[in-house]
Amino acid sequence: MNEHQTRLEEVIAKLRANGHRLTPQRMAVLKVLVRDREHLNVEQIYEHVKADFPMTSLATIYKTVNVLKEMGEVMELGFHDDCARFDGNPCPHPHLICINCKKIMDIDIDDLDELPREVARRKGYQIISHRFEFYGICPRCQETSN
Amino acid sequence: MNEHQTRLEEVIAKLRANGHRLTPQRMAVLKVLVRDREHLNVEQIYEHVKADFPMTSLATIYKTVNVLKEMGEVMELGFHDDCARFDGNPCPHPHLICINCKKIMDIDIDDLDELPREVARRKGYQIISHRFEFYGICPRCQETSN
DNA sequence: TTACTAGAGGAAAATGATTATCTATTAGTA
DNA sequence: TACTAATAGATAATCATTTTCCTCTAGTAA
Ligand SMILES: [Mn+2]
Ligand SMILES: [Mn+2]
Ligand SMILES: [Zn+2]
Ligand SMILES: [Zn+2]
Repeated sequence: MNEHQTRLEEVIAKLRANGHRLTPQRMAVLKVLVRDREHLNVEQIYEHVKADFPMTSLATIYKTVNVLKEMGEVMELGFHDDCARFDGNPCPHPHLICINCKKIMDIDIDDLDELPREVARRKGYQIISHRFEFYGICPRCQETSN
Repeated sequence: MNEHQTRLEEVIAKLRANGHRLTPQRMAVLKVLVRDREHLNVEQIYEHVKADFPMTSLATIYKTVNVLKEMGEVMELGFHDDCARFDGNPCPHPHLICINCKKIMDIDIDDLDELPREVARRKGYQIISHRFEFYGICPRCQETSN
């Protein structure tokens, strides 16, 4: 469960190194995003943080998430038909998304790491990152629709 | 240049079959999206259409693009850090995106069609579609930044 | 411990892309 | 040619996100 405790501490250290502060609200955001590795939108993060700090403002979540994004410690996911989701793992990795319940999960797929290099070579682009996303209906939602 | 003329006519037929009308403004949108296969945002489509029909309203472009999207004849691209882009080819296919000039181009990559089936089998998901997108800096933008 | 100060929080207004509304117009059909 | 439902255009509304502005506090150093 505290599988990503180490990275949590790294991000905290980097925050301080960049002249930022570790407030209780920020700590709560970091816990849910970086340590627990959920793929949540701002509203959902807000609910988590409010459980501990009821006075929290939604703007604070937005500001915190943007600070983390600018530091490259969090990545933004999701498309235009839904609001933005955030991932505490900023390294590009494939996702599996249920279009019904909107759940986003990580998946492992071998042999994808070579693709960016291959594209860079063929097209002359300097590849910075990539996205591989699969959209479908999860097993639970398939049952429900019967 | 009129490589996709046939599909343009198919989309027109489908529009009519669904009880929609082919207006001059819609025809202009179809030409730039379906026939010319550009990856444009609403504002850019608007500029194209206004060249022929100066009184066109931006809302008309949004409505047309949404009709086409609901019919499954156009797909929406792009992420939260930019406004939506539209692709006249609704079949999932990989894209190469310059994060500097925002140009989006189609690329051919073999052996990607099996991936969705593989994921479906392993995870029990019913896969509907997918996205493969590579982000980088195009050759032209690499030169400019020297 | 205390004091200092730049960074952060909270509340609310502003923004910007997208959607909805409301008539007047018109494409498609008989 | 006439009819009618769909569409265009103009504009208001919506909604996620950003900005503003002022107060508060985390981190630091005396
Ligand atoms: Mn992830
Ligand atoms: Mn394309
Ligand atoms: Zn589901
Ligand atoms: Zn470029």
